Formats: sequence, C-alpha cells, structure tokens
Amino acid sequence: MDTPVESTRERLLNVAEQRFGEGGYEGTSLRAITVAAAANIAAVNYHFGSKEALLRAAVARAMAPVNTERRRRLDQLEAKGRPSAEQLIRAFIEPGLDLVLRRGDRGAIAARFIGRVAFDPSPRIRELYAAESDPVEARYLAALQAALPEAAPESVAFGYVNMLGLLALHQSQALTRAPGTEDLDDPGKLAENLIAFLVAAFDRGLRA
Amino acid sequence: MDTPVESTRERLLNVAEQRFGEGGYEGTSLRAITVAAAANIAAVNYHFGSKEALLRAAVARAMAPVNTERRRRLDQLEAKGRPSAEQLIRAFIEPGLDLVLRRGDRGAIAARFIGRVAFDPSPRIRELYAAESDPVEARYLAALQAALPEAAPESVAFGYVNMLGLLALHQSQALTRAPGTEDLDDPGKLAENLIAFLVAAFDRGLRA
DNA sequence: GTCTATACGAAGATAGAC
DNA sequence: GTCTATCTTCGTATAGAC
Repeated sequence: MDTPVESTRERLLNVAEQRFGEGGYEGTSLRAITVAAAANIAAVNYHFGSKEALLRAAVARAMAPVNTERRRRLDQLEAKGRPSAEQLIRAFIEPGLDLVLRRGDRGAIAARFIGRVAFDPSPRIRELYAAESDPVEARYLAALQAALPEAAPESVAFGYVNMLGLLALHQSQALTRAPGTEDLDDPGKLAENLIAFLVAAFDRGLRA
Repeated sequence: MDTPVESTRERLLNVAEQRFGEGGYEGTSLRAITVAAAANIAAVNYHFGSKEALLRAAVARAMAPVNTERRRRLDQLEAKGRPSAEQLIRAFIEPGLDLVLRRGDRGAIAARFIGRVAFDPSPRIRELYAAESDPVEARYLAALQAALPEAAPESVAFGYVNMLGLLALHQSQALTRAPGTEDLDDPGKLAENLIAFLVAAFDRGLRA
C-alpha cells in the first residue's frame, strides 16, 4: 500500500477544520494554521486566495458528504410514498451526526467545525453555511409540510430552524460536552435522544 | 427634568453590547468600540482593564434583569406548590424574550448580544455566560425533574441544554430573522411558538 | 479620578522576487 | 509553489494633562 503524503492543500484544510472548530474563524490566525500544517504563511493565499476562501473550501468539503447522504435518504423515502415527520427528521439529523458515528475523532472534528460555522456571529460566515445547506433545505421544508398538513407554513419553517439549530448545537459540542450530559458522548444515544425530542416537538408543538 | 449625559463607562457598555452582538467578540475591535462611543482608545483599559473585562461587564449588565425576573417567577411558582413543566419553561423563556418585548430596539440589541455570547466559539467566553446564568440553573433543573418524574436525569439535563440553545438561537436572531419566519419578529408570537415547541418536546420527547 | 496622546509587539493580508 | 518584505490593524501599556 502507498502512504501518500497529504498535499499542502489537504493539510491546510485539515488543520483549518480543526482550528476553526476550536477557536472560531476570527479567533484563529492564519499563522497558527500554517505553522500547524507545516506550510508557509503565504500558502493559504496561494492555494485559496484568502482566509475566508479557505473557510469556504473547508465548509464545502465538510458538508459535501452530509448533503449527499441527505439527498440519498430523501430520494429513498419519497420513492416509497409520503414520508412521516419522524422519517424526515431522522433523515436530516442522522447524516449530521454520522460524521461522528462513522468517522471517529476525525468526524467529530468536522462536526464541531460545521456546528460552529452554523452559529458564527458574522452574517457573512453563516451565509457560507446556509449556501452549502440550501440545496436540500427546500426539499425538506416541502416534505415536512406534506407530513404535517395541519401546521401553518410559518410553523413548519420555525420547526426547521429549530431542528437546524439544535443539530448545530450538538455538533459544535461534539468534543466539549456540558456537565450532566456526558453520556451523550455516545453519538448513537445522542441521535436517538435528539430525534425523539424533535419528533415530539414537530408532532405536537407546532401551531396551526 | 435632567437629561443626564451618559458616562463614558455607560457609553462603552452600550456600544460594546451592540457591536459584540453584531460581529462577535473576536470580530469587533476596541478601536471600533471606542470611536463609536466617542471615547479614547485607552478608555476601555482604564474603566474595565481589558477587552475581556469589558465583555464580562456587558454580560453581567445584560443578564442581571433576566436572572432577577427568573428568580422572581420561580419563587412565585414554588410558593404555590409543584410547578408544571409548562410553567417552568414559560418562566425561563419569557424573561429572555421580554428583553425584546419590553425594551424595544434597545432590548433586542441586548438579546442578540446575550445569544451570541452563549454560542461564542471560545470556551472562555461561553464560560462567562454560563457563570452568569448558573445561579438559577440548578433550581430549574431540580424543578423540571420534579415536574417530569418519569424522565431520566440525563434526559432532563438534555432538555434543559436544548431549551437554553433554542432561546439563545432566537435571541441572537432578534434583529436578523431567517426567510420564512419573518412573522416571528413579533416577540409575543415567538415566545408562544417557542414555548409550545418546548413543552411538547419536554412532555413527550424525553426518554426514561 | 478621568481622560488623552502615543508607542510597542503581534497578527492579517498581499505583492513580488525567486 | 515558496519565501521575504511590507503595510495595516489589532490589543495593551504607559506617561502625563486636566
């Protein structure tokens, strides 16, 4: 087997994912990233163009498998008829947490990174995340509305925002859990707890 | 009537609340704050000691009325017997959103600020927020557990984290709402929708 | 006690030589 | 692709005016 050395570009993306997830975008210097990636200060500018473009590339790379899996599950569910709210919530949450389930620490780092980006204080940065998750968002909203015909469209949108927010919250805490919730470090348990919480809220907590 | 001019210290706190809420802690420079507050660059260091100490003072000032009101409501509820989950959730959420309800734009700025601090990428900063909300947290957890005797303690803690997260999410969006949820700009409607969402999730979405 | 002017070292970003 | 030089802006510290 080969042991292909990671390219400078890949090392920069890996380190950026880790450091941006730890300290946020503004709180992480390019110098810290390039030192940890054993690259020159100017390498970021060469490979990506700017600090923000590096972030954009890292978000796109981290979100790609999540979006692919969500699309796949939606296709599969819709091929069988009208999906239930629970099926849709599961199809949304599990790909987000599978990052942690299936890829170990590497995936947990990616999850934390994604969660942090989704909650970043800067609108510019949240828009990056929104742009990456937009493609499937409209499909989820339409399917959720069909599954919950009695709920007002604004209520369904409200529930979707909450689902996105709670997923990002737990993703961003993937490596730093709050006291009293340590047993949620098991990503499978966390997924089931979160899905149960959201299903109850969608089924009975949305207004007409 | 007097029209007492705000002190430099007050102007710095007001501007910090606004700018930190807009751009985050790392994304906001002391220079931007001092210029907007018509103060000298060294004023922050003189009045507060450091940028972080300014943040700490702003958090304490913004959280004080929220904590006072939460304590008052808890006292009142517990004087009447064992409060329900819905009563407890309401007593937690409403003071957080009343910032917006009762104090107009000034309150919305404070709410956004608090929401952003609660989700800051830096653990140091989140701890500032946690330290300010800690005093009432233990009382809420105990009361929620009593209201939901069949739920496991970890599940109650999980629900509490979610409640805190969703409140912070909607607080931080106080001035920048997502498409499709504009009508939640009415803080009263937002509060009722959020409470209904959480009550359903607590009552039927927590595991034993 | 308050506030101002000024300076320092670290960091972000980029242009151009190699 | 890499490295160096350079410009700007950052948080902080200090000396001294009012």
